[in-house]
Amino acid sequence: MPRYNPSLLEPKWQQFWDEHQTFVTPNTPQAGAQGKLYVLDMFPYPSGSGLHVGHPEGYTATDIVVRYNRMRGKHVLHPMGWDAFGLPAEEHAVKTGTHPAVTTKQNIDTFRRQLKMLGFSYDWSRELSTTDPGYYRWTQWIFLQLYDTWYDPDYEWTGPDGKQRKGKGRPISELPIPEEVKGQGPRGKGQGNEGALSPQSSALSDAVRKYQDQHRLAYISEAPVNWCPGLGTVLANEEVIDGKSERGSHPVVRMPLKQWMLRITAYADRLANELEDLGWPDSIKALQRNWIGRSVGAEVDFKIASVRREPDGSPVSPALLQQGAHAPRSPFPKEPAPGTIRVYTTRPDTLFGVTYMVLAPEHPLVDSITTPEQRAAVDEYRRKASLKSDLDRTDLAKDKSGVFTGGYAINPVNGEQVPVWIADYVLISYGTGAIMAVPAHDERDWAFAQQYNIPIRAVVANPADPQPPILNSQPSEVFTELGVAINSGKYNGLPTAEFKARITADLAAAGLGKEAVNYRLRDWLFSRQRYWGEPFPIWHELDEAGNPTGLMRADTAAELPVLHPHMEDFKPTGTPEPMLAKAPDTWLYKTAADSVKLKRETNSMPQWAGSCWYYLRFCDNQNSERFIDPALEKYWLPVDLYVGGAEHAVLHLLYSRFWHKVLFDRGHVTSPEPFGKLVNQGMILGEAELTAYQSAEKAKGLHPLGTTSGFVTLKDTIESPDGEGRIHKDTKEPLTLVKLTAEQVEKQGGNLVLKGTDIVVESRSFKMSKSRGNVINPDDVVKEYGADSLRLYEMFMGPLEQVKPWSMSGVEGVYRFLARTWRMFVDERADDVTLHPAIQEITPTDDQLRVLHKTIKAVTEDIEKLSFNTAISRMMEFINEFGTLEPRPRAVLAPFALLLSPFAPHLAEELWSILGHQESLAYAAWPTWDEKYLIESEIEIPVQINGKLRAKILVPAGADAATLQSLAEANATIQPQLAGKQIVKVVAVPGRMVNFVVKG
RNA sequence: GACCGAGUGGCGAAACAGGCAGACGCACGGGACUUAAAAUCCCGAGACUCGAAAGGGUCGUGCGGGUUCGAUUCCCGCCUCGGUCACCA
Repeated sequence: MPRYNPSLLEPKWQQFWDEHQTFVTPNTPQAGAQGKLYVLDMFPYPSGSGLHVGHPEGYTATDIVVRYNRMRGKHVLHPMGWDAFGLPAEEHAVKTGTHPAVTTKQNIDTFRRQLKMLGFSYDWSRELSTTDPGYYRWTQWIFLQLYDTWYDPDYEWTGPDGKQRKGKGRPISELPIPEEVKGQGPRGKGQGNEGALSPQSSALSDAVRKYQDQHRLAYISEAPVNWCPGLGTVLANEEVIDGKSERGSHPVVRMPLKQWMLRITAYADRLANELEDLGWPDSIKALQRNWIGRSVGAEVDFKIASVRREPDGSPVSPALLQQGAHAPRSPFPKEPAPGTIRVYTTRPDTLFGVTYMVLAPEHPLVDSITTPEQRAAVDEYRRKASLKSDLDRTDLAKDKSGVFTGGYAINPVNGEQVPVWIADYVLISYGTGAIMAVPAHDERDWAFAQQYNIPIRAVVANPADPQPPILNSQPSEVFTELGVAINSGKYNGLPTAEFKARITADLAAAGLGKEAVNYRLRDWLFSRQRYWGEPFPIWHELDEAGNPTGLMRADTAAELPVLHPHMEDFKPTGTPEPMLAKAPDTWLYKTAADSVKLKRETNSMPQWAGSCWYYLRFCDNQNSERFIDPALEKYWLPVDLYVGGAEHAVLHLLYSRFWHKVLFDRGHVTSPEPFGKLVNQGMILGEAELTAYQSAEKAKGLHPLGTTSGFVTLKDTIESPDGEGRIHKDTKEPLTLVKLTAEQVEKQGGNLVLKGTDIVVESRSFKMSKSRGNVINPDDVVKEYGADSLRLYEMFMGPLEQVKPWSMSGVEGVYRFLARTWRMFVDERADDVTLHPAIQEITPTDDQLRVLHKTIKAVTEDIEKLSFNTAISRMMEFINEFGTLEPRPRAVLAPFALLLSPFAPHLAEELWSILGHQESLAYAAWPTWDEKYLIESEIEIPVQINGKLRAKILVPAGADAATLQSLAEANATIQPQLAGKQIVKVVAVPGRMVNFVVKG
């Protein structure tokens, strides 16, 4: 009684593949290989809860692609590994004392078991985990590369890809040292900076070393950061969602702290521009470009007024710009002169409309500009602002706040004195931390000016406005579009774009401003205060008293990896002090050969670090000499197909590209980009839920089906104002949700209704979540239907990129298809697994060959397009054709087993062996189709009258337009309909259709 | 608010160099097999409507326009849902 039994079949083949090392890929291509193909899944974080059905979606897609390509002769690299550092294992350690490494190993074992259970054809010999010392040794090494690199924006060069570029990451030893720095101070006490990457720095003075430190791609800065007391660590901006931590939703506060930063902004332009040629979805490219947020504008200096003069309508100071036109002044200084507020604006054309200025509360000039009368108010505002988390700031968005400093600054274009305020709607971290406010042409400034009764002056006229603007009038609404200049002196009448260019040039000539570029992207906050991350390979020099001198030394490459210290207690310190500061002294301190005392860096790297370069290590995961053999990098990179969730659109994908470009600039990799083609799989939602809405009042004590009273049809409900649930359209009464089962509803007209009523109910799917209880566990699905069914269903649900709801009965459907396939090949009534007697060595008919070749063609082309759902449909059609046919030509069935194999590999292998093959089909030749079998002698085409379908006719496949027309005219249904009508036009497209355009 | 994506039967979807809307699957209905059920096999099916039936008709791809012999597909304007970013000067 050999029925289709995946629970016997699947483990058998998984074991076979393991034992025969079927998918182990040597780095040298097999004889006759058709080129390389590197297909990669975004590697998972091995969480304690195991695999989610979302994981196998992308993994099955890539597995199909690689199995198909192996059969086409490609040399395929398809590895899997673990992004295993991170907070959950450490949180668990805090609670239980279990070392994070132990938890991590258990979780990895679960994930590996689950992935093997699904029959993915990974080369497991290349498995790696970011937590392996043999791996993070090289993560630390790459960090040292970043530490040893400065970015030269003007350097022109041609990379190994043959492209010319401007801007390059160069060794810190090549950083030009300004004379004034060179001349500063004696040589430092530090003799030997052991950093092998820049050994020459040992002979450098402290001043030079500090200058270098300021220019490295990895640097320490003291800046306000997102401190999360709940997690005991700081978080990157990207890890903070609505003022709470992305993980765990703990509150986050801002405080200044010394932190490692990576200078990703230096690469902002290249990261944005080089997106161009990538085979990525446009939406992801757009997301990255938005994230980088490049803007071009101007920096302008406003001198702080030393004496306040009451405005009487005339300029109170000479307009500097006018002077400048006559006498060229010194060039725009690199740093603003003392007593000068430098602002960044993208609208220098609105300079004549400035009616106040705003400094960020943290701006260094606030202290000096604040007048004694305003001091108390300003200090209070700054204190409050410093305590505000981002959430509070966002809440304030509706209601702008700020305080007048009492100081004034002079507008360089017209000499006017304008009041200087502080307000937290201006961020210290963007531009110069100060703005010129033009309320007439900026939404935020408009709101602020309204709030504090600050004058508003229009300087841009809307060209679409039929009313000519009245000079100096208070505008009634904000106008932020481009237009034509008014109230702007000699610039009046200029269109915005032209004005911008002119005034930027004029300001530059006068030394008052210059063009400037800014990015929304900030430098990457790269340190965390936790245990379970890569330790930094950095030492801090200490003075005699044991205090840090501010100078650092790097470990040499030979000293890597820097291992974690042994610790018993994983509790965070509860303060911003990193928990590694509690490490034993033997780990924390050492004395250098030159007898300088050193203390180890106690921060650790963020989780993103390890995932930034794992795709490189897979090519050469055992190499103990280098992070990757250059020849292997050249051979395998870039990744040809990268599949993962869209949630990594900006973070992981931007960070990896950044690291890759640094490695590229430093000559360690030859490809400028890591990932060629990128595909994001869509989220899988929970099973659709049926909901009826019941009037809360009347609902009491009533069973959903016991009565219809109180139920409200869907059309009479609207979403409640708070977004939670629904209310009655008319009475506004809140309604109770009643969950229904499929048996309780029926279809009626175009709706689903409560059985026996006309009450329309709602059918919707929701994100899978523990709280909703709609999570599907792959283990359960495999137990019941087998891995092949799970794989097939995940692909059959719909297009890969699309969001789609889970449906257990859908799994049942593909299971039935696999069982029918089984019965097509196997005689279920025999005692043993034997080929079905209906399968015979007979010559297939032309029709049978056409079905086969059509199927081969469709499946092949659909796999190439990653259109797996339609490929499966075509195979189902094949089964519908041949499933119960007797006799069944073996020559038609055998290729079908191969077509099925990328999708349902276990079943296909079994069928292949039943067909008499001894070897795995993993490397069997993929079937090919022959166009000659596809030709049909007769085709059916539609006949339309005035574009409406009236009949279908059978015509010879090659019939020309005239033949089509006469055949159509002769048709029994068409003929009477054309009789007595005037035929205005006939459209006959050979092979497609005929359309008669008639009158009368 | 900005950007991106999507709206097609009861449900998941398919078809778009413009040419038979709804392939394939689920759920559903009918039949065969069976003592019975499950499994399996065969058949049916967008909605409305005319007809005893065979077979017709009308309407149908979120809504309103447009281009075209012909629009799910192209253009313009909206609506709804989902995702992402949200004071970036």
